[in-house]
Amino acid sequence: MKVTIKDVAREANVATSTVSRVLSDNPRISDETKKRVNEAIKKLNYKPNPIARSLAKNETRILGVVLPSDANDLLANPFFINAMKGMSMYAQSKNYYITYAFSKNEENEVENIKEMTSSNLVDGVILLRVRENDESVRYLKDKKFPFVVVGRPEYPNEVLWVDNNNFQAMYKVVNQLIKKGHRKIGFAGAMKNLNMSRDRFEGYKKALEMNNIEFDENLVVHKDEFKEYEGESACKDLLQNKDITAIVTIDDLLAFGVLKELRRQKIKNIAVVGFNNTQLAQHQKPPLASVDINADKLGYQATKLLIQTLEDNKESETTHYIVDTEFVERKSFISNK
Amino acid sequence: MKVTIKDVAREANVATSTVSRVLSDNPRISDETKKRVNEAIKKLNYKPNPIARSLAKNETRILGVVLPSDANDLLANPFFINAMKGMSMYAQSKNYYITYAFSKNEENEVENIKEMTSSNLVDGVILLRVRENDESVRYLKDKKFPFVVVGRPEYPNEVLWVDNNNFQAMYKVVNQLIKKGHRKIGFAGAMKNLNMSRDRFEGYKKALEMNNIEFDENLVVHKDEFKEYEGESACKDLLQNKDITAIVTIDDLLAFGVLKELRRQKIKNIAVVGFNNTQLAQHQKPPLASVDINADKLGYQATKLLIQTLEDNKESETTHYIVDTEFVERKSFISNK
DNA sequence: TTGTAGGCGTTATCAC
DNA sequence: GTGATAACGCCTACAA
Repeated sequence: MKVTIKDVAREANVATSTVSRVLSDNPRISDETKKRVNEAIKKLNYKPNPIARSLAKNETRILGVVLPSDANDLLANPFFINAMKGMSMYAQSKNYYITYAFSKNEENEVENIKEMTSSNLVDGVILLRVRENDESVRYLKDKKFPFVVVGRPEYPNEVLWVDNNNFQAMYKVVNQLIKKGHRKIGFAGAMKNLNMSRDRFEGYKKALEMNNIEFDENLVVHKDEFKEYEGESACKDLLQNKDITAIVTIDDLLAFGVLKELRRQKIKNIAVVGFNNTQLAQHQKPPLASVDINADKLGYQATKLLIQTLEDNKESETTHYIVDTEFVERKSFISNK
Repeated sequence: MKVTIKDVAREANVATSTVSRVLSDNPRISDETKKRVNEAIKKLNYKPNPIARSLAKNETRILGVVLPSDANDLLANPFFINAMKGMSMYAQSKNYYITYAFSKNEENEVENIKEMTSSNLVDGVILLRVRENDESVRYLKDKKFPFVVVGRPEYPNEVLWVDNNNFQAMYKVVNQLIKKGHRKIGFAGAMKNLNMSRDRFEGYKKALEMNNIEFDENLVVHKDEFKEYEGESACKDLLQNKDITAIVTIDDLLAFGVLKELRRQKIKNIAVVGFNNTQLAQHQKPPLASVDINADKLGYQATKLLIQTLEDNKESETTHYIVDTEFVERKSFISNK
């Protein structure tokens, strides 16, 4: 009942190898038989069995995605779901499948990766987050298993990765604030040890420098976590500077906290900017301007990079890809006139 | 380099078939050799190749999930991501993999399903939504391909499905409102043709009936879509009833609209209840009480049902499973004293 | 250009 | 109990 390559061969009066060659577009095959085979394929509605093919070719065209243990955070913002969509889109266009594994905790995460890489089921792995000194990355690198990460890893030249230009994104935001007349711009960060955090901070500093505004340490606060209460606290700290007119943050949650504190103090003339353009941003009072990191593109490009290296036997030249950010201007982005 | 069953056989001085038997816990095998084989497995760190196994057994242990074309809606509420988590959890516990396909539009959705079911790559399919007269369901049913749907389908006895008890959920909500002193309770629905909508409406009516409150058509509004503006409009309609003290809706978006309209009219003494407990519910003014449908459990149980029927050759008795809802009480759930 | 035959790593069906 | 051996469906030398 299941139609196999043999059935096609019989129907077209050729050998199975010939059918196989037609399937793989082998050049040395006569148009005549090619046509006959294709007709037989159509007539029998034959579809090659990917499992058998995988076994013979030792490749599955399946990609594995391991969701970090702290995926709960991801549930709150659209990053994950958008990245997933992007990944699926590219994978589908190239006839790849994607399988996901949710990890319960950090330990379990590495376990999942070990399982995936040693299972012979996936050709490559996509990681949606990098930690510093990331055990998953180290493991995959050591094992020389094909993988790509979203976010800049520690050895950017030895690992495939895709990321935003966080430096530039923040640079632009601050630059625009300055153009709008702001001079005293506060910075609220957290998780200082993440590359991402550092880059955004550097972008902030550079923008000031390029506009001949002196960097002022009092206008900078680094908190521990991306939480709303940290934002509130940061806001209080920054308000010590009486003449402050804007606060940039490196995460929407921090920005939410800032807005909350400003509301409580009934301060309305300070501009606030967030990062990640989470769903709640537009529902803040006032609606929060935020930098969209284009998660779908991150997922798309990550998958593209991985599949390309999987298919080119030669080591591809490009080891990374930068995805544009997009500044979403909303009410909180007021000017200082 | 890759260690196969042959290596293990050689190491343990047995035939490959013996190793295979140990692997599958075949009873007629001596403890002695079983031990020897297991040692060899451990020593060589052997893992069976799932692809080869799939080919031989004609089953892949991979489940396919097709995301409906209107998945954009899903991005807004946590349903999809939670369901996905639930699916993964159960699948992983049973050593199954899950692969996802995003559909661009409705047509593409059926295409994806055809592709999946004819590809020999997945053993079963999970659908996260049912339409009325659902083409995907019909196709799968006709083809006798194993599948499960989240939501009650048209032929509940011929299809595996998992759903909430929408009738009961709404019944309870209305019952509680009545206990809180409400008598004039408005109903704001939409998408009347969905089973889900009808069930919730029936629950509403039943609760009134059981409490000897006469059903009043003027207190009922059915709109077309689950949109905020529909909620606003419904609210205006319902406010024609001057003595109304509560409004139940069958979706958070409708409820958001109701709250918006109430705010505009500065009405504060009307209770409002939503459905789905979306992320924005808690951020409404006032925070919206809502019924949580436990999407993760829906996903978990759907997967469980599917895998169980996949493994029991006998047709399993149970064709469906009901997942509890959970009423999340918030400020909008005021009493009428 | 096409066919033959062996192999991919398992499982299943026979024998013994 | 255990061991050969033939599938599973496809690909790929090697021949012809």
